[in-house]
Amino acid sequence: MRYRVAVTTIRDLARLADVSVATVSRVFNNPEVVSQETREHVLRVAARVGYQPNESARTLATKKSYMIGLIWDTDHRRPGWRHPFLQEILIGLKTALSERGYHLLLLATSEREDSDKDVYLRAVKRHNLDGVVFIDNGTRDPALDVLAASGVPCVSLDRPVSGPRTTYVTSDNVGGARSAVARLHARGCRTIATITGPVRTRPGAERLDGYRAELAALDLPYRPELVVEGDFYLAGGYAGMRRLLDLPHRPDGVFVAGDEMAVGALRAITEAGLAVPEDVALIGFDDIELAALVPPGITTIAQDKAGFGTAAATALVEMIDSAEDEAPPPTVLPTTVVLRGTA
Amino acid sequence: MRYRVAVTTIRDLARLADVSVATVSRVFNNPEVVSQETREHVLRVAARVGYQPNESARTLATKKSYMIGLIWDTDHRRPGWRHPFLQEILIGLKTALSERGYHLLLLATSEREDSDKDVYLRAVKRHNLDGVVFIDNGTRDPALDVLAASGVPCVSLDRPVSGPRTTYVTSDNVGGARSAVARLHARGCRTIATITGPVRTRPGAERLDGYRAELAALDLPYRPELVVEGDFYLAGGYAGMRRLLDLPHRPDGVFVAGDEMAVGALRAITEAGLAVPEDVALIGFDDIELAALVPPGITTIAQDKAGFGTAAATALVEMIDSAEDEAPPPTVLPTTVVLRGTA
DNA sequence: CTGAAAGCGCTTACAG
DNA sequence: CTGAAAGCGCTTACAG
Repeated sequence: MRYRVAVTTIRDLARLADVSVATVSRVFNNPEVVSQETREHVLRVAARVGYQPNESARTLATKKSYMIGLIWDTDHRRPGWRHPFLQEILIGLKTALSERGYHLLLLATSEREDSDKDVYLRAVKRHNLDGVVFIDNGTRDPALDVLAASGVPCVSLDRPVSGPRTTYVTSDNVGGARSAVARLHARGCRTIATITGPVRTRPGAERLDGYRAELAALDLPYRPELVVEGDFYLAGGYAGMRRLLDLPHRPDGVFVAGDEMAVGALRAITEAGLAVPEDVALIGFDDIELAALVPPGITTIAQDKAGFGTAAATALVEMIDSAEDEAPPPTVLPTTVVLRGTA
Repeated sequence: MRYRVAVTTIRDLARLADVSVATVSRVFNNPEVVSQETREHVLRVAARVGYQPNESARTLATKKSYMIGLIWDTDHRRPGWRHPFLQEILIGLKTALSERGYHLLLLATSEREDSDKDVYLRAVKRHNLDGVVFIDNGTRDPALDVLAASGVPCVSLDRPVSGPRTTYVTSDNVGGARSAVARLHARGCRTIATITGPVRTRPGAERLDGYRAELAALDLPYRPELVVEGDFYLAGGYAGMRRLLDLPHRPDGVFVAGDEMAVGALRAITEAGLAVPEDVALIGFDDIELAALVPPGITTIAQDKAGFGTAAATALVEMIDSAEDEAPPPTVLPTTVVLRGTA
């Protein structure tokens, strides 16, 4: 006993209610199978003594823990990595999962070696996790593929993975990027540049695709010098914008593939003595809190942040509850354009 | 069997290694008690078959789960509540806890009723949690007091709680506020105002205390009209600053008790056509990411964000490992002043 | 509708 | 140093 709280076991409760432990168990797991009278009686006694089934014992017996592992690699290979809206995702996940009776276990896997191909799978087995959600950190992690291949229900955020019971949720990056370019064009921009995310990341690559697609749709030429690769951070946006401003024929509109980079880009423009949006219009991506706070407000493509959590929870529970080895199709969340001061 | 992964039990391993299950168990929990030869042999076989002890069974047998509950009430009574640096705290906690062998379980307690005085305690019992960390959300939650009183090891962030095995970690809010006022004074400000946090919150009240203390130390009069209460959000900072600017004798320096409010205050000053820091100097609190990003950069009192996680983990594990009913003293993290453009 | 019993995968006195 | 056995708190066929 580690704390002073009296802990009532199913055996205690059975004795107090004068029934067998099997009956008590049924009252909680299969209520329809026990007579109304005994059921109510047991429930009453249970409430009086504050009975709580021990989840470890339950998990041991059923192989189901009602716990979902959250893989969110905070310091492996990329110490400074920050998710643009982790808090929103966590809230969405936690809420949606708890409505379905699941808890979230933050898997601490920081001190592992690179060669360790099944850290995650091991953790899943050890803790009898029912499923896993994986938050992409932009690095290729072989341990994730091992997990996905294992048949453990698994949903990934912003990073396609394949496996018998694996799916992912992502924003409509292509569509979002297209509407950004379209908006820039509609307000008169004719030389539209982009500062991309790292193109090895999925969102980075897709937003660039969208940029090109919309250019084509608008009959605007694609000019490689108008495309500079950023890093999703402020510094990359700043540096990227500097390069664009140095061009002999500078752009009058820029689609910046992330809001934090957009803040950097904005700063570069201002420092160059140019006006936003008059000289250069700017549209970001994400709609992080910061976007609304930086004057004059960054026009941006908003992602459905809470939607990530809800969609992930739904897909996960669907796979967990299904006997089949089949995964729901990827969820693609729509984006919306939020007009503010920069475009 | 919920997934296709072969799961080796201690029994399987014992058979394969040709020893008893007791010996296998000892190899993992009490290695020094088994002969080197058998130990190495068992370890070798274990590695070959990828043996993983089942944590649920282990918890059932030992009453120790190596899981810490995280109480972070996201939507109870205050839907829009956001922590200024939750992500940093989570990273710090997760890292420090994992070094000590613990995992973090996000307790989902959203759909409870107000009258439910022991949601947390129940969750702790159900899941055999070894301890709990509680992130303050500014509301008084009776369920927390019940938990603290129960004897479950418990550390609270930024909110004093008392109980046999309870402590808390907080920043030196008084000291931080004092150094802010001192800095303002040092750069020449003589009419120093403050925009406080909600004074019913601990950090709000303490930072106001610090403001008053430093005023007194500097022999500056305390003038109630120079104190306006904010809400820790941008809007409160903006509104508070508007009121201060309307004063017949407006302040030349303002200590704003949170960075997000400081951004709002900065905006109000700019809109009024005044210059920062020339007309009004500004110092915030927290050092959130935003503070560095908003031109000209907000001078602020930085909190040791990672320190919260580390200190909480240390205190928690200390209480868990101790047989006594005694809690380590509260941790008060030092603050540092970060000079940027506003003061 | 209900109970007795086996089993989930571990740990830990108790003997030897 | 090692093994046989009881026990942790549940669930779930199997009988009745």
